[in-house]
Amino acid sequence: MDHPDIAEVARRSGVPASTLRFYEEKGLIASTGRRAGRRVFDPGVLQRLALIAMGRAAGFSLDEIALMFAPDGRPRIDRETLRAKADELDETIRHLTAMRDGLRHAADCPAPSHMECPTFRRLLRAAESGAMSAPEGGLSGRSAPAAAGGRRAPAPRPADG
Amino acid sequence: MDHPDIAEVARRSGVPASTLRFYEEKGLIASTGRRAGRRVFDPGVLQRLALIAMGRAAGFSLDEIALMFAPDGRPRIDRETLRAKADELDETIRHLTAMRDGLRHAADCPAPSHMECPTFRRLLRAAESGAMSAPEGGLSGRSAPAAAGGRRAPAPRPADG
DNA sequence: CCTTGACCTCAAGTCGACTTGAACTGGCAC
DNA sequence: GTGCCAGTTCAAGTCGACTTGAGGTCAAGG
Repeated sequence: MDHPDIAEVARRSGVPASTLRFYEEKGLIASTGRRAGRRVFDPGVLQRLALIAMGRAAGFSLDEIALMFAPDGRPRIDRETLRAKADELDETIRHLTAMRDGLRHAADCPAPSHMECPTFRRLLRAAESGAMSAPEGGLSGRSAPAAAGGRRAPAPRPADG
Repeated sequence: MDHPDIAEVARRSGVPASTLRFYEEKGLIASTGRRAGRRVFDPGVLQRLALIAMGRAAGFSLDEIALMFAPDGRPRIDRETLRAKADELDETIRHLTAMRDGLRHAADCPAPSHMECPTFRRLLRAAESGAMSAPEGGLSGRSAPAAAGGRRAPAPRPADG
């Protein structure tokens, strides 16, 4: 199969055919032509899909990923971009780690109510101050999209006052 | 101001008035009544909003958060739920950490093209195998919703073959 | 008295990444 | 030769968390 059809690509990559069509429409991948009206792909599309999957996993949007391919189709990934994304991930990891530790403590805390646990309250302040937003991506739970606007909250000392 | 109006709550909490109305409609918060047709809140709504912010930061959906309040309005958070979410965050953190390390290595890798860097290629395999999805929440970049379906990709050894 | 401005309601729009549905085509088996 | 299946196109729907817009109300101020 040196010229897989959409079903073959879907099978090998694990990416649904509908998504492959969508990606093609977006310019993220390309079919080499049609055979009896059906898309024919180059085997290289598999590597490209892997690259796209990696980009998504790293937190890049499809539009950002599209910019990482030269017009000729070869990946051309700016090292600075990678560093910047790594830094972003660092931030995210920091927040999530703090949140995880707080959750775990609260889960084991002997205080009768969470509101009486100092750690929980500290966590509460961190969250309300807008230092975080909403993590997740679909790794375990089914999701929780995100902030679309970029609000972030000024929060001049809400509760407890 | 022991009975703040919506503007006051918005100011103190950093949550836009539109969001407060939305949260009220969703049953996440409640106003104590109306004064000249306008919402009047109890000061306790601020703590409640903090709780909601924390829940969001921990990756809970608004619907999940809604379940964490007893009908009488008091928070009643199951410790098991917290533990489960902490475990989820652990997973997420693990993935993001691997991705971050890979990105950073790739950024500093002396290989002329990323495709020639073994670490980058390893990263690629990890991503394509569907071990990840799409992280982020709005912490630095402006977003990247997530996988809603729960696809995850079988991926029987895509590229490189 | 009339404007202003903050608030109200309700419906619809937004964002990103896809999925789904309807209507159609083309090749193969029977 | 016809029935099916797998593919095609294009438009529209989905999901979550909000935002935005239109049109209306109301108390205060000039």
